Amino acid sequence: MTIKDVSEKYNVSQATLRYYEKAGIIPPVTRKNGIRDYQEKDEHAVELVLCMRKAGLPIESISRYVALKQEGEVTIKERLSILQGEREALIAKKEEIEGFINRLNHKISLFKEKID
Amino acid sequence: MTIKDVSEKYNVSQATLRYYEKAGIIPPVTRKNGIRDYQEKDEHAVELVLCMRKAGLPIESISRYVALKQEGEVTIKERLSILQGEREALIAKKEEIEGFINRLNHKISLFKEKID
DNA sequence: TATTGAGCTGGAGTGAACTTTAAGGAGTAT
DNA sequence: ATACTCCTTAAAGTTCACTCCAGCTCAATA
Repeated sequence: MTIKDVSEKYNVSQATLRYYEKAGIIPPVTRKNGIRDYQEKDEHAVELVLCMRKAGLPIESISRYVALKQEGEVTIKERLSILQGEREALIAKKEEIEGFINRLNHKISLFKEKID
Repeated sequence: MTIKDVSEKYNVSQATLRYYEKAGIIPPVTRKNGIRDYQEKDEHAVELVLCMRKAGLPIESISRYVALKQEGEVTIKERLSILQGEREALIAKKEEIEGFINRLNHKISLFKEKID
């Protein structure tokens, strides 16, 4: 798969894909004659990173995690605690969003009353 | 209430409070001799904006909404549709976060197996 | 063979949301 | 008086996450 294909499949710019690789949040992509040729594992890495970014994780955290992963089994405990930390943060974030959704629902129903 | 009090109460810098006011995402704060003296309504506006920001709404959207509000009752329908749009966006965001939390839970349990 | 098109790199530029700095004014404690 | 702490502003600086650009290689096509 070329960078163009991946870009279209996941709806992300080619520049961003290169940037992610440079930033080390996806491991170096397989190449043929210097040109990126995304294998299944590369594609999977892209998909995971996009999911993480959409959830709001900063590049820096993802990069630290990917670096540890590259170091192998020795880093499993450290990675586990990172994942647990991220989970906590995400749960808090989710709760904030839920709080605001409720607030919005309340506001919206007040507005609707006014309009009738 | 001085800017310092508000800053400490809501754990946000004084600079940020001034910036929010300048950006128009909180209406002009009541002043005494040119110095901000937050009334209940001002404090409430701050609290709402912080909640919106934590939920990830951009300054620009909040500012458009606050501007409409200043214009009064005429803009109610427009504001309602903004709120509804924001709610949709937040629900989508919440789902993305939930998706990633599930993925994390799965990963975490796999890690724990490995460590045992 | 010339040119078109897709890919490559390093580096500069952008927009959002602060954050810091500089320069000053007012009120109070020593 | 003067030092301290608080407040004010405009403007410059910072960080993050891209985004764009110049200048290059390489392969296919008119």
